[in-house]
Amino acid sequence: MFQLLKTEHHARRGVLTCAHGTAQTPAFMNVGTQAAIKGGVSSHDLKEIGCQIELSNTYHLHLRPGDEVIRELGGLHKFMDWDAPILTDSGGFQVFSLSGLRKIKEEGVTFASHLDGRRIFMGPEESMQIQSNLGSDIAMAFDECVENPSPYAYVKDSCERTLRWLERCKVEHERLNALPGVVNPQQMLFGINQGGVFPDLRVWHMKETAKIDCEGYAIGGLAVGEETQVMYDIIDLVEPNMPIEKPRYLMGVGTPLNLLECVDRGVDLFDCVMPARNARHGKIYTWNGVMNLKNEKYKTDPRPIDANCNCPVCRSFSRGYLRHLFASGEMLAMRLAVLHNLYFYNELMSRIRAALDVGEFSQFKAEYTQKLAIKL
RNA sequence: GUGGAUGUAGUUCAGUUGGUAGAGCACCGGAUUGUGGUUCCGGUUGUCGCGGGUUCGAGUCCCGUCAUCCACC
Repeated sequence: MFQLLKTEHHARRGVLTCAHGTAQTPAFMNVGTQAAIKGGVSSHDLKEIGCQIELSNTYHLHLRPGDEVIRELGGLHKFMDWDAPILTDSGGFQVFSLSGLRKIKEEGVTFASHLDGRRIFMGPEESMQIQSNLGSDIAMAFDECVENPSPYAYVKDSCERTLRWLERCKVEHERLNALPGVVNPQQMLFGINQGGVFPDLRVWHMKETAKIDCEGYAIGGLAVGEETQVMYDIIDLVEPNMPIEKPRYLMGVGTPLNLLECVDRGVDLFDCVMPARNARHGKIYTWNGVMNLKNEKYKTDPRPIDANCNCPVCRSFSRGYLRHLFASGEMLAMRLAVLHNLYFYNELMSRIRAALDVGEFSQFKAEYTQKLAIKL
């Protein structure tokens, strides 16, 4: 269930209520693809760094350890000891991004596992079954994510098929939720908008997708090769066609600046690997700009990453120490950097919500659009 | 003391019949958008042990010398 509390232009302040609690929106979902945040961060750490909702992946968990295994162990929440909301991605994106060999048909996709190359078939019903076994709070529809740019004719066929897949997801999802002994009978389903970079396809597809009753809607297939401005333009076109009373999720986005711009365009939920991946490589976000912690200039720097940050890392460790950990290849380097960057993203969203609460989002956006772009 | 081997980038080493030096790693910088943590891109680095000689030209040939290592006395 989603409650819209307040709006400022297109920007929205809301509350998303799931079987495992609520998330204040706009929110950034912290990505734990394989039921773990990469870099040695646990679900307990997520609590400490302000994460409200976690994201895991259907495709990865299906391959290993297997969704049946997780069901047997009581579902994903129990499996990773996380009692707050979880969203599971459907596997559609991984079919597109991870497997070289894939064959797309009306029934679904046959592709080679990235682990051992064995052939796997996944369609709408399989994805729904896996996500049901995982017991996530929000299941994503099984879609096809097309890279940008792709030919118009292909994108048209693809998003028509994604629409038919959504109808099948909806039917299967309702059937599974009603079965006795299902892990999470209150699991929600979000539909996904596609259409590449073609305005008419995007708008048509969104209108058709909205006709299928889902508990939320996502915009997918962006930040996959197109210019950032093209992404913004497409969101501007699609957003007016999204149901006002349902949460909107922009999949796989983005940088702190992207978040500000897209909140301003009416998006409620985000997820992105960027803060964690960048952290692992030493690229760190601060309230004064972005820094590369591996740079030599931090070798003898006694200051914390960000004096204005209250994360567990900034409260205790110096830049010089963290740089040393990176230079030495210590696991702790990644862990601490990931904790900081995710805390930063969660805190950024928290401040965005606070600004929305008092009707000052546009000022907030203007101020931080400048600050966050600085390279330290 | 005698015989032999080796001295080239921070490091391990290449360097073809002599044409004023290269590679891996390291180091420095950049990239990364519904995550294959080991990826990709770019950059810096040298009195070629030292001193002479031959040559238009020497890391490469000759002489001397120093250092290190090995074997033998």
